[in-house]
Amino acid sequence: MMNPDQSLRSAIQQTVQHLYGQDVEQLQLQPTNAEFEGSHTLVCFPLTKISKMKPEETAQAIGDHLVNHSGIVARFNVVKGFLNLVLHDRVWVEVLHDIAANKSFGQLPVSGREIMVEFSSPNTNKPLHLGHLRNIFLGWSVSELYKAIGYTVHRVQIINDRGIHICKSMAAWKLYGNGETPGSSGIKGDHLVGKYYVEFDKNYKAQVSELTAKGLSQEEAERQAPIMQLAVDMLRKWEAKDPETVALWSMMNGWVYDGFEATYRKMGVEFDKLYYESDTYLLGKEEVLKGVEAGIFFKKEDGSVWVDLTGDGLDQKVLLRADGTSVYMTQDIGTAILRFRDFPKIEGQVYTVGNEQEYHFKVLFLILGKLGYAWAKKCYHLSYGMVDLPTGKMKSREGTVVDADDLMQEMLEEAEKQTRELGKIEGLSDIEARELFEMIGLGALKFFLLKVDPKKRMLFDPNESIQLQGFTGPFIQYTHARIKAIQRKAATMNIMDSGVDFSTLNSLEPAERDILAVLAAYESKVMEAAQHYSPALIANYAYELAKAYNHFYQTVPIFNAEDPARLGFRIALSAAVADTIKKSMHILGIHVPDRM
RNA sequence: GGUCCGAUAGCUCAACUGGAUAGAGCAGCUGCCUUCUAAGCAGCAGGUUCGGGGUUCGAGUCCCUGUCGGAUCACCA
Repeated sequence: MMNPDQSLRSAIQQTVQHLYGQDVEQLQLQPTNAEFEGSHTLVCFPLTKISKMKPEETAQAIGDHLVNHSGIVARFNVVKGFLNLVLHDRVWVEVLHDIAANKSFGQLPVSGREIMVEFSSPNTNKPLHLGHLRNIFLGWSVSELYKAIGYTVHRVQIINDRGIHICKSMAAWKLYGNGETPGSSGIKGDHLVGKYYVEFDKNYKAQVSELTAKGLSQEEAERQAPIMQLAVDMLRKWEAKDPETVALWSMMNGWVYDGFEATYRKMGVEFDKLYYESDTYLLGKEEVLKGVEAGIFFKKEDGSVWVDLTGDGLDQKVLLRADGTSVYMTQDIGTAILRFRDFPKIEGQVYTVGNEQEYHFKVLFLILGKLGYAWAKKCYHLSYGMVDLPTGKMKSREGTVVDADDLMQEMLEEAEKQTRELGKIEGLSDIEARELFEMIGLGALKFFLLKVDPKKRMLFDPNESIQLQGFTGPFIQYTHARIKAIQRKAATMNIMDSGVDFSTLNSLEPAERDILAVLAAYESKVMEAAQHYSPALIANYAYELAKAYNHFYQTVPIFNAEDPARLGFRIALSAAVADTIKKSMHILGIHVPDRM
């Protein structure tokens, strides 16, 4: 009975079969609008074809039969073709009973299926920013969703540690760094390397304009700028495994990794395995060459290798340059194949990457399919929209990039400020207080970024993100903390000690029914969210649940319940809400406090 | 130019994949702390769902068309 929808569905199917002699697969059952009485509404228009009656008459007939024979429908009302059904209160009591008895409510049984989720995957030349935050929270949450529906999940990222971008930072550091290190400067490693990336850009620009002033063309000047030549030279040396260059590269990459690691720790995010492009691009190259032999790809006169996708409505795409070096696509081919070798049991991969790369992934999956990998069909590009600022797009050149570390710090400080103002840290130790600020600040940030449909471009307004009231993470955390207070009080009164039996209860408050209807929908919501790769559905669900509970909290004084069964029911109901809030927030990667 | 995505209240977002009078939060205005936490609750106000056609019992949702915004179509990653 955990899910009254199911029971109702089959009751309606039996009814339709009995009345009209036909089986109906697709029933349109939806939540009843708040203005009418009932919890479930059957849309009867589609049934008129087999009932051969008007919608109202069909609804009336089905309603009558359900009341007399289903055992779960108490009464009904008909509005136009809509049949609004009211379930017996004992049905709802049973629903709570089942949820309370089921420790793993919301967690589907382990299926033995495995999947890999890639997210974050930053370049190693600058620190993480707001865009990465959406990516990371999304990827994390989607992997939690997969876990919730019974998958074993492998979280990975690809580190873009190879290429000209890192060489730029290296060149600038070599020229202007004076041996500066994270240790000597006190600057976090990723930020330090980012500083030299900016330094590169500054000097590069200066040199280019100096050269164009001397009469060189823009293109020529860009090529001849000494600092660029140094960077290009370093890339060449790196590929030739020049020891000095490789040493500098590992040192600076190491700084960045340490910096990222600190940021991930603060976020509560970790990975099962990291892949490095410097390790996978050679495999990609091999695979491409095999593809040439097999006649899947072709070589042009200059020696470059191409794939022809005109048959798929796309263009020709280069896979290896004339000099034999690999491109972005080549690396991704290698990485994908390597991953399926490392984890033979995974059935597919989810790539959490911005929607500007939709074309790239379309091509990648096509190529993998052409190479004969059946799993190519199970690769999915979890594409998400850009995060805009009120001033428009983030641009590093204009210094409008919102740094991830800074932002998290600000959220934390705001959480602290507001918590102190509300006088909510009484009785907390310093450590507890700090944990609370982190939970709230980070919770607000994660929730803010996850509540929007991933596919959509979204606006990040700093003033709004910092809000802790309304449709926010802290609102939901607060609801959880409230219930915990109720439970503490109940514990001191020994209410639940003997395991109260509330099954005899046969009348409920409307607010209690409303909560149960939301609770009962949790598992199907999780499945839906997983299917759509959309944590936003869970965020909306958690909000709805918290709202339903707060309404109850404010209209029904829990401890005023006259008889023990009713009191026990309300405590159990509260506990089930707290538990479900905790679980859904866990899917979003958000912790909930016991007091705030 | 081709392809793809988007446009819903002043602002930020929902709307169970075609269902009822399109819902929330923020901002604005009214009330409610002597009962379990007011980071809350109740209420008011706010809409030509970008425009125009079509499909049907029924369209924010599907089709056609136009307008506006964005992404992409690199031997960059």
